[in-house]
Amino acid sequence: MPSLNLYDTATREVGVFTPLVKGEVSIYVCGATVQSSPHIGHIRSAINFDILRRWLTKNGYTVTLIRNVTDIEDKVLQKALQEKTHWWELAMKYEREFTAAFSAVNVIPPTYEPRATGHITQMIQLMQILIENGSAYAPGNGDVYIEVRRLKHYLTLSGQRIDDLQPAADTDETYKKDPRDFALWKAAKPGEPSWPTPWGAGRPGWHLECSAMAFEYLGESFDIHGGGLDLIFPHHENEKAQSEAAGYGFAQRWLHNAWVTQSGEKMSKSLGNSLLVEVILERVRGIELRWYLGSAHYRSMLEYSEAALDESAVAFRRIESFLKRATQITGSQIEGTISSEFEAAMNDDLAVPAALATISENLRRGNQSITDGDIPMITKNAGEIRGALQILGCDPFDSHFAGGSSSELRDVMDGVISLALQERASARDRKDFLTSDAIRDGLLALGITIEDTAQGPRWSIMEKS
RNA sequence: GGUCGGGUGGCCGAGAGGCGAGGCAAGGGACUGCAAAUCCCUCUACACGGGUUCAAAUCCCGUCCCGACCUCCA
Repeated sequence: MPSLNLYDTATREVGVFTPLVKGEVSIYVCGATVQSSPHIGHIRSAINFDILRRWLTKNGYTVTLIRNVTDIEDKVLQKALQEKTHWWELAMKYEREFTAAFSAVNVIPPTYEPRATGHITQMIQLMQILIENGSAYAPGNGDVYIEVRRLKHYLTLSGQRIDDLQPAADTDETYKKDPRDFALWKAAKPGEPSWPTPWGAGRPGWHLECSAMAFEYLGESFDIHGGGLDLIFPHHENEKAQSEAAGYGFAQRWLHNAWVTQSGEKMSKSLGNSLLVEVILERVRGIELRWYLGSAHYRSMLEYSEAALDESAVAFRRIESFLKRATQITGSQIEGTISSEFEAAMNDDLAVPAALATISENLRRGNQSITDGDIPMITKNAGEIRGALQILGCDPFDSHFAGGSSSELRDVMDGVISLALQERASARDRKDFLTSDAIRDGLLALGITIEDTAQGPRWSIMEKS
């Protein structure tokens, strides 16, 4: 097959992706800081990387995907104080919410999901290496810092120069050699959780965990490091600095997803314009939310609006409806296949918008084939659509989305509705349209849509909107 | 101040020197008792000013506007 091309934030170019180990791909994605409920931006990030993972898997790679949970961090402690709860209780609560949100949009769980607090030992080992080789220092107050001026390749991801950085306003220069030095480890303050280290009791700085956990599960070097655009600096820059200073090759390629915006502005916890997943899921189904969030290119901003979400959901239902009809007509389960157009689009830096154009084409041809009664063409187009939806994680036949009414209940409903449709048919035969329309309207009031197709009337339950 | 994105038709949204992505909406048509669904047709855009080129939405220079990051963030 033609090879997969991917963008790399470090070079800002799209290039051929070649994994370190043939047939295997190792990915580290920065997951959630579990300090508040997930919004659709978080979910978008997970969906983008899930699509990458599914595409790699489809192409025969064995994928190891590590997505961390940051369960100890300043904000977690702050929020716990506000909510008058234990920090670990708070972290667990939100971790569960994230897990539920990921599941609602059919994100395959990572191969492993390490928590920062479970990897203190690995962090201490990493600090040991960095202090021994002179990249880091412990000034004696319990903190441990990286000395950024001693790093050879600092800031190569974001393309900045140390001297151009605005030093943090709140930086404490009592112990730092340079205001831009960043903390690997933070000394314990009274009342805060802490773990013992050779340099004093404390807790991890934000960046150290990812370096330590990436090394633990993926080794010195791995293929892809992902996360949101806002993590490039400082988080990824600092992770890279630490790991490289320890002598590791670290990430070979960096992928960053863009945001979900509102009125052009990034959705974020601090701006208070977050759209919580649970709220959106009252408006559309999980599969529709996924379709919407996955439809933009991962490096493009996705400007949220209710109208766009609704439009997207309607478009998805059209596709879904075609697949269901195709299954009924062909009388067999549709097998997902990959068209060469879809493959080309996905191989071009996961060009989902171009891939969606191929689905539109399949849909148009498929519907035409239903009108023509051309079973082989129905099967071909439905197969290519289903194959594409499987990669996008939006396969309506995926058992993950099945839920709801049991097939037994559905059979009963089918029987009952068929009775009503028989009444309607005989009314229509008598040209008693008053009665036939009353039956259709009655069913509609119950949320059941009737469509008269060439193959006879067809009923479906209206999706919530 | 430094760094990085972006501005495309009524709307959304790709593309990145030539061969008009796609979707939605709108209008017209086919089908239909009506409706729904479906199909066909129509609508030709790249912030502004220069430049390079046989050819620019795409490359270069300048300007305007929007957003992001600069140690909390997906």
